[in-house]
Amino acid sequence: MYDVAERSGVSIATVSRVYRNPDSVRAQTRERVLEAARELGYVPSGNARGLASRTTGVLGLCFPDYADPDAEADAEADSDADDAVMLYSDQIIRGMERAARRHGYALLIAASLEGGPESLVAKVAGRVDGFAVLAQTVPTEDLEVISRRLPVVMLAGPREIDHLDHIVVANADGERELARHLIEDHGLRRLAFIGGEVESPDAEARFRGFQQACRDAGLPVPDAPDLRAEMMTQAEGARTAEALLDRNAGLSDSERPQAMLFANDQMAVGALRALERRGVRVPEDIAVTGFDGIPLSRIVRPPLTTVRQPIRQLGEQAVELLVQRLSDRERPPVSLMLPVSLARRASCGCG
Amino acid sequence: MYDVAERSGVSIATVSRVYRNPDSVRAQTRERVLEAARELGYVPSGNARGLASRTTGVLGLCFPDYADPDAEADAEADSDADDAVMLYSDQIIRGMERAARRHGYALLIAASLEGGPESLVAKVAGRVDGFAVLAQTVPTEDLEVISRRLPVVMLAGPREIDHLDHIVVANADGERELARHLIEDHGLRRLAFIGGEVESPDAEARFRGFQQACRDAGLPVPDAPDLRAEMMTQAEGARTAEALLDRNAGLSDSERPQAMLFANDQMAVGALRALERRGVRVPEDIAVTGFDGIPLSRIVRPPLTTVRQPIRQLGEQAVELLVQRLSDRERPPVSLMLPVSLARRASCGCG
DNA sequence: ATGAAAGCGCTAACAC
DNA sequence: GTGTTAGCGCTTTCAT
Repeated sequence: MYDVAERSGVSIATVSRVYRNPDSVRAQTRERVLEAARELGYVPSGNARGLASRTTGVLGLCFPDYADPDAEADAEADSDADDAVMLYSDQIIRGMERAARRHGYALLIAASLEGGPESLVAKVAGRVDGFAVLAQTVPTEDLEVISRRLPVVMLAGPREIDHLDHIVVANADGERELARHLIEDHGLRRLAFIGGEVESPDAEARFRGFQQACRDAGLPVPDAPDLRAEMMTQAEGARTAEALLDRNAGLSDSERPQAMLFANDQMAVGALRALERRGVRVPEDIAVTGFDGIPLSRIVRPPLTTVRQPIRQLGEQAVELLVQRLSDRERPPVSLMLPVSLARRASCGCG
Repeated sequence: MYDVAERSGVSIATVSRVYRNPDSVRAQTRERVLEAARELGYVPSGNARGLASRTTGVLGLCFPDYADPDAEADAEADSDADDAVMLYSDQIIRGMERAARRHGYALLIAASLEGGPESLVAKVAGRVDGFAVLAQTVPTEDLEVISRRLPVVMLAGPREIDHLDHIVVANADGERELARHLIEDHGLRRLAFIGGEVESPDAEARFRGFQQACRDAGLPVPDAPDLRAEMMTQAEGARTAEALLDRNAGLSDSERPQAMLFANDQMAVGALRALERRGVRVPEDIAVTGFDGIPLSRIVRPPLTTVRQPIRQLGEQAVELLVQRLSDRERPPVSLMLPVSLARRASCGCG
């Protein structure tokens, strides 16, 4: 910048103005500066600018490194599938990027990776004006500290820190509607719910929706999932499906569960495969459902009945909240709940 | 940082060390500093750090804002499709993010947006250690200037600036293989190629591959596409398909083209729809092929025979090149060509 | 309309 | 092991 100033015979202040506020500089002077900049290959330092102006024009996103090994394997085996499998995080990124662009921000993304005091978040946090965090990505204590300095919005998780904005999807409502569909529309009465990790607030909320549906229908209300998976992966889905089958081996047809409701799609997909191996037909012998609406859910046979999450919107709303808060730090924290929708497909007997 | 230093009774240099090189500080001192930092809600400024150390730990990606309006419409009409439609850019982002993470970098992404002297690239360029640009996203002159200061890799385009690293996919090879397949395996001899914009190097390279296949097979070699679309969108694909139909209306069956090869999938998909409306059966009456291997190509009926691009790898390789160049500015510019693969599906008569 | 000068928060030599 | 001290390249009053 000093070089540009010297070369064009002005002060660095003027060079600065040319970029920040072009109209405040005489056209002729401006041209001279721009010309010099071009000749010198001048690229303004975002760092210096950020340091001096205390803003970056960048919003951030931290998401977990989580990748289902089975999904990866699918992609390996069928290169065709690779293209189609859009991850949760991909969609959030897309949503955030679009919204950020509308507001003139760029997006900095980083998946969690362990580290010392110099963790992932710290890195991101130091380079953005505000950021979104996917639940279970960042230690709460880190967030606690960081959120004192800049806006943070929590995505798809419980509000771990009460002064943060956060956005969740209607997990309970979705599962309730799903179960209602099975009960009322398909006349099923014996439903098995396969939950996830106890610490997964999403999975727990879905179970509560399931309970609610049972209650609404006058069916017995379980006080815990029939089974819990450790990881919510395809492998665990397959394992739990088989466990359930084994457990019910001795029962008569009129006692056996008529449906397995999994806490997410990954598990349901794994279950579908396990059931096929065991020769159990879906949906004739038993209905299977998931939750999330991942692309894979449409591709498997039979296509999986599930609850679709508005993931793109999650990203878009995150940006809106960040932008709002950036302009008004005092606004009380908000908590958005995004609606979900039922995707009725063949695995429950529809279509 | 000064506050942290004061509160923990050390100098700012020590605070800095705690974060940058923890082992160079006595454990006890370190704890004291960390404690103070926690209490004060200290978040190191990436800007200041970047300014002082002259590196950011961030790599960038600039991609075009391009979104096929028809694809958007699809997503609107069938919310189910939305999830599945993964964009070119999404996959590159994914590839780059993964690779960047492996090397300890975060990723800054931004889609092109018009602006004054303060353009998109400038913003990104000033905040990263190096970045990748998708072809046709950034004015060549801007790149020219910026690439003098930091590593830039050009993606999927011609090497507009000869000292830049760049990566392309094997467009010509792919189209040649595709045409060879139609000619040899399906015995077709009258092929029509529908090209794209003249300025699209990809489309042109594909046409050259087509020519080569004709030459190889001893068929007449056209010196220009049978038709050119302006935009390479679904709408244009539909329009050109109908134009071709009309043009050939007077021909006998033995003169009419037996296949339409489109320069990309979007157009081919649009064509599929137009042909269906006209009552022309695919592949019975005519074969149709695309190029790219977008997810939609699998979903349409009949599934589209196409050439799959290794888009994720494009992103991964981009990061590798950037990292390499960051460690050796003198390395001569490299030019990678990534191999493509044929996806034989129903629209050409396979499967 | 333009210039001068004071930081912005940190890193990296170099002393101690 | 820890402190001192220069900047890093810009923005931003305040003058002129």
